[in-house]
Amino acid sequence: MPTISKEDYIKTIFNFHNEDGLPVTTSKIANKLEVTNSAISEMAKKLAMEGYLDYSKYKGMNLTRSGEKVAMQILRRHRLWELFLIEVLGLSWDEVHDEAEKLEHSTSDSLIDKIDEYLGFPKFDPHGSPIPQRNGILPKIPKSIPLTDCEVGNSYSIVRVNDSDNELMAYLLKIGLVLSSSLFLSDRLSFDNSITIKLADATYSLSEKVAEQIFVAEEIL
Amino acid sequence: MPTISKEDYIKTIFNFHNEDGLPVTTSKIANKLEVTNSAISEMAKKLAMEGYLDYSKYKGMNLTRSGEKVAMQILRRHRLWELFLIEVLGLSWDEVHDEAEKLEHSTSDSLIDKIDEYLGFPKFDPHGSPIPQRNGILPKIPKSIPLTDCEVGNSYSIVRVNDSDNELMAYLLKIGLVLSSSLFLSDRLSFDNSITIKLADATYSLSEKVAEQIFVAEEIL
DNA sequence: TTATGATGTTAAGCATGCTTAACTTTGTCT
DNA sequence: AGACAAAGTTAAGCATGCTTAACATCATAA
Repeated sequence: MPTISKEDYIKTIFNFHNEDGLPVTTSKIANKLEVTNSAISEMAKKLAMEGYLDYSKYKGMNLTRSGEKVAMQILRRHRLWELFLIEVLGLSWDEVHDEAEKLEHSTSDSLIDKIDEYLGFPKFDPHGSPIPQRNGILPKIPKSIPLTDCEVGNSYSIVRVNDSDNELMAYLLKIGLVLSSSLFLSDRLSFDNSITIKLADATYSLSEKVAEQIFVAEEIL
Repeated sequence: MPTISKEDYIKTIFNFHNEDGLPVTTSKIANKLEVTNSAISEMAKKLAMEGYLDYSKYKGMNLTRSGEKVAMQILRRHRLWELFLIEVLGLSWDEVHDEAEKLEHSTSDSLIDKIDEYLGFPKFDPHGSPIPQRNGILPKIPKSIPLTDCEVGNSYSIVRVNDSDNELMAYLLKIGLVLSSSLFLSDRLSFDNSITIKLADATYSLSEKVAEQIFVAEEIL
């Protein structure tokens, strides 16, 4: 059993790898976990020794099969807890991430299976991310593209939002940018790649950084 | 905020003090937490410095007001989780203790308040122990006596069971010794203070150690 | 192609929370 | 009282996971 720290490293590596398929760099993880690069280098060696990582100096990290298995367990716990907290206990979109972040390290397999059953074996969490099943398999996700890659002048519906930051979630919730809502992409500034969207008759400007977190599908008219 | 370790120390000290009102000894805690006496001595110094304990060498420990406040928080989290796991997720009497033991260290005040509300602000947990309220006040418990102090020839109803050991809980559940069931105390061996009880037409012998964990009220006939 | 800044790694050191081993205090039995 | 065992404490050392500071490698622009 990995420690809480190691679980966090493995989860973070999985998430980054999942974004672009590239080996994950030291700085990315350090930045995310709010520790120094040197902590990452050290831990990378340990995780590699324990068989969770393929790692060669200066070349970044990739999870092994064994590491991926652990990642699936953690994502399963995290995402089921998020859904449970919203559906059953009435927490809001922006509250659940931090709570799940803690609970995911304190939940036995048998408890998480009970929660899964209680929720009716859901396939997606409240942010549209797929929930790994008991067997470790990740449900197929609907085709989606980041808002940064969309064409000005088209309408899209929200399929998934990265739940990395709770302030962002609170903002998106406030303006009504939630799962399955529709938006119209009205403009993009090439200066900073910020975009302008129309959402329920209001207009908002979103930075590139924000737009990157939002995944949409083309609206079927 | 105390660490997980410190929370465990504070909780354990509270529980022992609650049993007999005496200053809690090093060995008792060491035995319960499965660490050596020296670990307890060290931690006692730290907790005293941080204001959670009154402690003078060789004399045992008592919680301060501040320590008691922390103890109430932890007990609240533990007992609400136990009830929630049984009532909502269908875990059994013997499974909940270990799960709650982990969850109690990973639950924010706001989440535990939501759980409290969901359960309708219950006063007692599944083992009959009082659940500290949001303001830190412990509900009054019904008058009860340990089975070790009962008179042979009388009938009693189960009011509370110490949930310290899950094997014990599984056994008690198996023989039907659960909250509010009735038993008849038919014998006590002065040799080892073991007792014989009648429960739903079956007869069982319980060691003194087991009897100490069971609290009853005289049956009103 | 080489200098330079960014990125990554190593080394030394620290806090936490544990261990074992040596030592101290306490309480009890005679 | 005083000796002896049980209980408690201290000291030294270890693993984990972090830090800062020094050093190594990489990537790219002149």
